[in-house]
Amino acid sequence: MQRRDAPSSEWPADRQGDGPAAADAPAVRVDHDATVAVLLPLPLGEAYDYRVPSSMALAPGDFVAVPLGKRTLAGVVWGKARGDVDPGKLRDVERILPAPPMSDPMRRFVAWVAAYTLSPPGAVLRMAMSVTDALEAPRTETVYRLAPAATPLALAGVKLTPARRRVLDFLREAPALPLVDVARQAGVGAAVVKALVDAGWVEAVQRRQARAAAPAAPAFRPTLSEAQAAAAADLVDKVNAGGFSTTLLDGVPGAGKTEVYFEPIAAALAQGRQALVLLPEIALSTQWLDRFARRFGMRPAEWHSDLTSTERRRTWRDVAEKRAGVVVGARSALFLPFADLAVIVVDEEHDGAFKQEDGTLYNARDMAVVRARLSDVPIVLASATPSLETVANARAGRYGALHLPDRHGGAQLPGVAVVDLRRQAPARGRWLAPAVVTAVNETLARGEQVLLFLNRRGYAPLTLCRTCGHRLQCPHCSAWLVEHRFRGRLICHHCGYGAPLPAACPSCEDKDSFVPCGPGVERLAEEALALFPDKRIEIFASDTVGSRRAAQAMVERIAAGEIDLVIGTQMAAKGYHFPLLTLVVVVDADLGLAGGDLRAAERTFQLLYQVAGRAGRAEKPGRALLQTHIPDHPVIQALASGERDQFNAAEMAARESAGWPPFGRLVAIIVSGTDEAATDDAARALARAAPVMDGIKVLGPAPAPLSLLRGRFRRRLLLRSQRGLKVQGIVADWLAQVTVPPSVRVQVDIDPYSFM
DNA sequence: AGCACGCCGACT
DNA sequence: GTCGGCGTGCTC
Repeated sequence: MQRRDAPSSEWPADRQGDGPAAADAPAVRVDHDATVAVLLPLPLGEAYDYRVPSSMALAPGDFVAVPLGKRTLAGVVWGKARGDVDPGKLRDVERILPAPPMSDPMRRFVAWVAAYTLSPPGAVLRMAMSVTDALEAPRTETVYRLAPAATPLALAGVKLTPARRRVLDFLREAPALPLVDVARQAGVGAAVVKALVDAGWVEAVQRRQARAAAPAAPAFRPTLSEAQAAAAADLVDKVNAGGFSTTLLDGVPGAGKTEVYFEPIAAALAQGRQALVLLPEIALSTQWLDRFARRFGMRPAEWHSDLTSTERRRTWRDVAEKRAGVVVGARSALFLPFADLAVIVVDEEHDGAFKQEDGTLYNARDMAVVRARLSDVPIVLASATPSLETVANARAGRYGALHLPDRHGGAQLPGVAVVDLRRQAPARGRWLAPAVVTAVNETLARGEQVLLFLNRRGYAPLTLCRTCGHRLQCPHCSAWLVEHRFRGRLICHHCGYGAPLPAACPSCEDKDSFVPCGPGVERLAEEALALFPDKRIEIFASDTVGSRRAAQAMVERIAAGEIDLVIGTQMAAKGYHFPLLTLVVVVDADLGLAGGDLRAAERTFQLLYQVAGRAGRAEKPGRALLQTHIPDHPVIQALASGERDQFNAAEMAARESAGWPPFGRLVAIIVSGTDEAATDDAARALARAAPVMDGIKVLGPAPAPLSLLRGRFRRRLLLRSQRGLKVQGIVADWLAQVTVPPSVRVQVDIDPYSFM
C-alpha cells in the first residue's frame, strides 16, 4: 500500500482540519471500485474520473498527481467517480502527493465559492492550490554531526591532523550544520570534513531544511480603554466558545480597533489554534506588522503578492501543518490551507480592494464570512466606515456589532472644513485655494506636516492639442492617456500602454501645441514647489514608490519628519499613522462623485473619511480641508459635520427605495470581444433572453463606461433581484439559453463592486 | 490553463 | 516551397 507511510507523522492522520467542526465531518469513503473523481486546478467545470491502482488507497481531500493530455498535474480527490465517462478514456492516478490532505471545510468552501460566483470549481481550486510545489516533500538538506561512535575513547590512538581535530572539537559543541558551515567555522576545507565522514567519525544526515526560528520577544499587552476592553472580552468569549458568528467592530480612526481584535487572536493562539487577518494589500504595512510584533513578541506569517516562491511554499506548508499561528494577508490568504483555524479578522472591511476584479470575481470579505461559517468559527469585520452591506446586516441582527466611540489615548478626530471653490477659486492653472495656501503655510511654519490628497496619478488626466482640439487617447481603451512628466511618457492607467509624448499633434501636426488639462499629483507638486520652495516635498503614489519596500521607506521618512509636505494618492490614505501630520487637504473632494455609479457616494465618503483621519492622530489636533464645487452635496455635508451615521441612514434610505443593494441584489453581465458588432449582437441576444419574473429586472445592454478595454469592446447588462432570491440559478438558466460566438466572452459578476 | 490541430503571410 | 501567426477545441 502506498498509504502515506513515511510522511504521515508530519500531519495529523485523522484528516482533521479547520478546527473541531471537521472532526465529525462525514467520512465519504471512496469505494475500492478503483475510480475516483479528481478536481484539477483548471477551469474545467467538473472533476474528472481516474482509475486508482490497486496498490493505492485514496480518500477525499488527498492531493494526487494525475495525467492530463501529455502533462502531469496536481489535483484533489473530490469524491466518488461520476462513472459516466468512457472507461477507455480513464487513466491512472500516478501517486499521492506528500502533503496534508485538503480539509473537508476547505473543499466545501471551494465548492461554495464556485457555486456562488458561477465559476468552474477548478478555477476556484486554482486559488487554493496556488503553490503547487508546496505539495511535494519539503526540501531536505544534508547536515553533519559527530558520529555516535566517535567518542573520545573510540578515537583514542587514532592519529588526527590538527585540521581534523578542529572539526571534531567544533562538532562536539555545535549543532548539526551543513557542510559549508562546518568547514568555515572549523577553519578547514570541505575536503577535511568529507574525509572524516569516510573515516566514520562524522556522519551526514538528511533533515528538513531548517529555518532560523525568530526569537520570541516578550509580548506586550497595552492597557485597553473601558470600551476597548469590553469589546475585546466579547470577541475573546466568542473564540473561546467556538462556533460561527459575525461581529462588526466599528470605531473611528484611532479608536484602537487593532488592539481590540488582537485579543481574540491571542485567545486563538492560547488554544494552540490559528488565526487569519485579511487586510487590503495596501494596508499590510510595516507599521501594522510592528504593532503586531509588539503585542505578540513575534511576527505573523505574511501572505501578499510580492513573496518569493520560496516564501510562498514555506508559508503555505507552515499554515497547513500548523506551524504558523497567525497569518496576515491580502485577499488570497483566504484560500490558505489552515489546519486548525479558530478566528478570522477582516480589517478595513469596507475596502473595495477585497473585491477581486479579474479571473474569478469574488469579494474576499463576503467569502471570509462563508469560510468562517463552514469552519464554524467567529469572524470580526473591522472598519471606521463600514460598508452599507455590513451595516444592514448588523442592523438586521445577522451580525453582532461592537462600537468604539472615542479616539484612544486622547487624540482628537480632525475638524473638517469645506472650502467652496466657487467662491474662492485658485489662480488659473493652480489648484489650491488662497485660504488653503494660507493654512498650509501656517502648518508648515509650526514645523508640522501637510498631506495634499489627490487621487490622480501623473501630471494631468487629459492632454489636448490647442490648435485642433485633438485629445490624446489610448489606442486600446476608451480612456485618455495620462501624461507622466517625470518619466516623459503618456500612460494608459487601464491597460498600461505607454508612449513617449509626441513632438507634434498626431492629428494636425502642429508642434508644441499640447495643453495639459486638470491636475494630477505631479502637477500639484509643481505648484507646491512654487508656493513652498524651501520645504521638503515628495509625491507618494504607486508609480513614484514602485515597490512595497519603497513605500515602506517613504512611510518611515514621513513618520520621522524628513518630509514636510506629502502629495499623495489613496496609497497615502490608508493604514498609516503619521504622528507629525496635522493638516490634510483634499484637493478635489468631488472627484469620486463624478460618474455617479451606485457606490460613488459611499466610496467617496469612506475614502475621504479615512484620509481626514490621517490628520492629528498623536497629541496634536488635526484638521482637514475639503476643496469642492458642490459644498451642499450630502457626502461633503456628512464629512463636514462628522455625521457618519446620518449619512449612512440617508444613503440607506435612498438604496432601499430604489431596491439597490443591500436591499436588492445585483449581478453584472459583461459581454466583451474584439469584434464590436459580434459583441453587440451577443449582448442584445442576452437581453432578449433575459428572465421575466417577479422580483427580477434586467437593465441594458449598455456600453460599459470603459467601452473599449485592452482592445476589447464591452457591453454591460445588470440584473437586479429582490433579496433572498437564489439568483445564481436564474442567471445560469438565462446564460444557458444563449449561444454566443467563441470570440465573445460573457463574464458574470455577482455582487459587483465596480461598474466600469 | 496548456497543448495540438489547422488554415493564411514572409523567409531559407 | 516551408516556418509560424494565434483562433478553436480538448483534456478523464
